[in-house]
Amino acid sequence: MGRPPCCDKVGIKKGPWTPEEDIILVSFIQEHGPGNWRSVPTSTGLLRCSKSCRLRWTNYLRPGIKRGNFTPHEEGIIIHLQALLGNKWAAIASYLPRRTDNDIKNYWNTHLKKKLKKFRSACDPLDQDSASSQFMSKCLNDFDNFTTNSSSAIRPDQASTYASSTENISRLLESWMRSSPKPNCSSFLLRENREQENNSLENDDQNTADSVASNYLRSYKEKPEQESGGQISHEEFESILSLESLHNVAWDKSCSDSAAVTTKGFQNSASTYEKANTTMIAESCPPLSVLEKWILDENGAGQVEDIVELSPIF
DNA sequence: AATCGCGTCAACCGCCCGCTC
DNA sequence: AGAGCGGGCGGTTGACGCGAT
Repeated sequence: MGRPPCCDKVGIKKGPWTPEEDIILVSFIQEHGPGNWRSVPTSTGLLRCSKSCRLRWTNYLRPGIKRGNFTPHEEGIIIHLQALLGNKWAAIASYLPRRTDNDIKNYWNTHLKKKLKKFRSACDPLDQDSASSQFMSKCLNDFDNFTTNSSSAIRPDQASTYASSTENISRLLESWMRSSPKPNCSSFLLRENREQENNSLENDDQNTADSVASNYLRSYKEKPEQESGGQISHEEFESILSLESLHNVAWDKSCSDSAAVTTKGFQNSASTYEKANTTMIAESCPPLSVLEKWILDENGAGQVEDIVELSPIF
């Protein structure tokens, strides 16, 4: 038996939110801050359940949210992480700070799943050289082009008139938050993180996908899981992501011994990664509240996408 | 012009987890 | 220790819009 509903359903309004309701909710959050959702309906008089209020805020009204028009860069990150983490949309969203888990989930279900399927079926399953890194690199290049050139991007005219009014509310909130005290150290911490990531990426950039894979496998063999205490470094994580991308595209096609080794290596790494998942996400992605503040930081504004650097394959 | 089919996405539902008492 | 509660998450639904017929 599941837990009872979060609220008495009698007299609770459902369905799309009106601009008036949004304004009430935003005004309340301006005054009290997000949280304590249980008290929101009673305090505001909104005929909505607390969950509905929280969802509306986190998915639509929260300042800094980017909607629609996923870039190939973002698509790459989503495909990358979905293959690695599965349908952990919240975890994936933590790598795309301006996107909500709901948005990513929807985009995956309506666009990327199909696109990936189409791409995979376009790969020749009879190619005997399919397990070679050359083939995998080709696949990745092809997919990159495929993604970039695909005509399935969201049409700008799909934005509803109400969406723009939501945007206006967000802008109002941004102004409000700009007048709030600036974070004292978040920008520094984030830039330090970025610098570390860039260093690791610069190294990887000098390698082909092939040597990244073989280097990782070598280091993986040299450092068994028990020695590392089940934890993996940031560099290893980057390598896993690289390997995983190779794996993701060519998984069904791997038939040689080398591919089997690569595959096994990845599976072991992925299971190690799974253990360290929470830590890694926490390390590379600061808490959302910090990100939000950083987004609204004058110096940080407009650089949000740079927070998450993509692995060299993308 | 009317109808149908499909794609999109906002919102809901039910379960889970962690915190508090 | 365990019950209750709030919040978070992933899966699903259904309204809506648009193009095809």
